[in-house]
Amino acid sequence: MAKTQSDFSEKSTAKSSPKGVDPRSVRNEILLSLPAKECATVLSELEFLPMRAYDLVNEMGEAIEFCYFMNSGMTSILTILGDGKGVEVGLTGKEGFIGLPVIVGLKTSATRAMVQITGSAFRLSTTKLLEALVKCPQLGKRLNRFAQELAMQATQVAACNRVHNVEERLARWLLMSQDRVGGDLVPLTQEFLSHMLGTRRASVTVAAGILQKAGLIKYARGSVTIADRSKLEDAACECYAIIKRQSQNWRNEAQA
Amino acid sequence: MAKTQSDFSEKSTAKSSPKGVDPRSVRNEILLSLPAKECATVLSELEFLPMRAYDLVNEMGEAIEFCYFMNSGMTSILTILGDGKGVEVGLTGKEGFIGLPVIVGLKTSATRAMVQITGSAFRLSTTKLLEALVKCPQLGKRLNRFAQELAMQATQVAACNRVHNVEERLARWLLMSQDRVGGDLVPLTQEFLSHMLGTRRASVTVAAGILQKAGLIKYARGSVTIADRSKLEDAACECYAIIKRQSQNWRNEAQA
DNA sequence: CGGCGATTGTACGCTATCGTACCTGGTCCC
DNA sequence: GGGACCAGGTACGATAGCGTACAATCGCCG
Repeated sequence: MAKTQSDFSEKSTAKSSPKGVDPRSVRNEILLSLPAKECATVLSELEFLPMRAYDLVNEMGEAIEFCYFMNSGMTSILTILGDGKGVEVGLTGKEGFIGLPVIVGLKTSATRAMVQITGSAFRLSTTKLLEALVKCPQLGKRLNRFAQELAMQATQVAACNRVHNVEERLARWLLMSQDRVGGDLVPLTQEFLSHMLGTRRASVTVAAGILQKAGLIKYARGSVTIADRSKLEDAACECYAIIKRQSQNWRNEAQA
Repeated sequence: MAKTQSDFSEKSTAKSSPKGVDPRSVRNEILLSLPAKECATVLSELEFLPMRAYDLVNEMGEAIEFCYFMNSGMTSILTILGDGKGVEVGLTGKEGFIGLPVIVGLKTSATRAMVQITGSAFRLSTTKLLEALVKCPQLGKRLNRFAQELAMQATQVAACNRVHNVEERLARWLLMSQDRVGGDLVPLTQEFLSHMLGTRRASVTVAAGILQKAGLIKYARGSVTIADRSKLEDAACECYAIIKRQSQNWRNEAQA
């Protein structure tokens, strides 16, 4: 039973260093993949920022002021419907970036982005990002590539939401979270999970109960522990494997 | 009751002109939005191609050989699940492009693209497109922007699939189709519609029956006629309006 | 004109999920 | 130690959609 946010050595850098970032504290995979020169350019503009669970990063339909390179923790991408209900359509950890529309010259976010699991990010203003993009062609490419990866996730989730039941979707969600959190403990209440899955809290309770009885997970007030990962993969719908495989394929195919 | 594919003057150009395209036949909005010089570069490599309903353009997980600028008609983007069932996650007409992953250096398609309504497109090989992108920065920007628009559609559909009923989704789908087809007649069987909505054919029949009794549409073997568009908008879920509004906003925001 | 395939209409029992409500058992704080 | 509160468990009737099957209708082709 590992700790949740296992690695917080980054905290040593600063609480919220004003500008410029120690390269050693960077875990974000987009930043890490950049050529040294571009990376340096971007890092000099970044600002370290803790991200606490339930923080609202972007709101659907509103202007994007800051862009975030996730460094740890996890953020959900949600669509909000008229009655205020949100449905999760994607989620991202340190492989990701929040604020995609701005990289193609758009100003408003089409989704809500909300921190699910406490962690941290590096952020910069939209203006600064646009300036940096002029100087950093590779950064543009990586960001657009990530946009496609997130879109792929959303398309798979769209189908999944249509045809798979709560239990399968819950299992998928837990696996995707674990991949991003890096421990075997996911600190979320069932109430919150129900919003992610777009279902009732009671349905989550039942589904979680089944998974728990089968020994795949353990539920304790406000957190799930994954007890048997491989069986959980069997219990999840195919969507988990499809998303993971396509991500992997794309990572191999990616050229320059 | 207008004809379906109302405008086929493009057919006059050629059946499948070998290379190079008469600018007057271009209806694709991405091509039309390009600066004259870039546009000329791209046009010289394009090949006109009729797109017949049920043509498979890309297959999920397979390599993308050709990229398509849609010129008329309509193409669906689908995710295919293990049992072979497809669920539509987006659709595009002359505003769109098929083959997005290649523009960021990826080779395989994460979705199936299938022609829904007969029309035409301009295509070029992946290699040629990548060459053109080097010379045409604006083209890259427009394509990435379209990628975000399609992703936005998919995220909204993901939520919609989770919470809205067949009748609402059917109405939404018909409206989105009409926007792209440009007549008031959508030539599709209920069987096919059921695949788009990820539901049973029988459910479509019932939902269509309700809409028909209310005078919003008329169903005849293999085609729907939209009889009362504004009432149909009331019958559709909010997702139609949300997608349309966000598209519109982004179109206004788009800078250079 | 008659038959046949394709398309649409309808029915039946079944299941997952819904909305809602109420109860139990931790945990925290005074 | 005793509320207050929050997270989780459970229950109940209602309902939308499922899988399946079969009947009705249309259009086309021989």
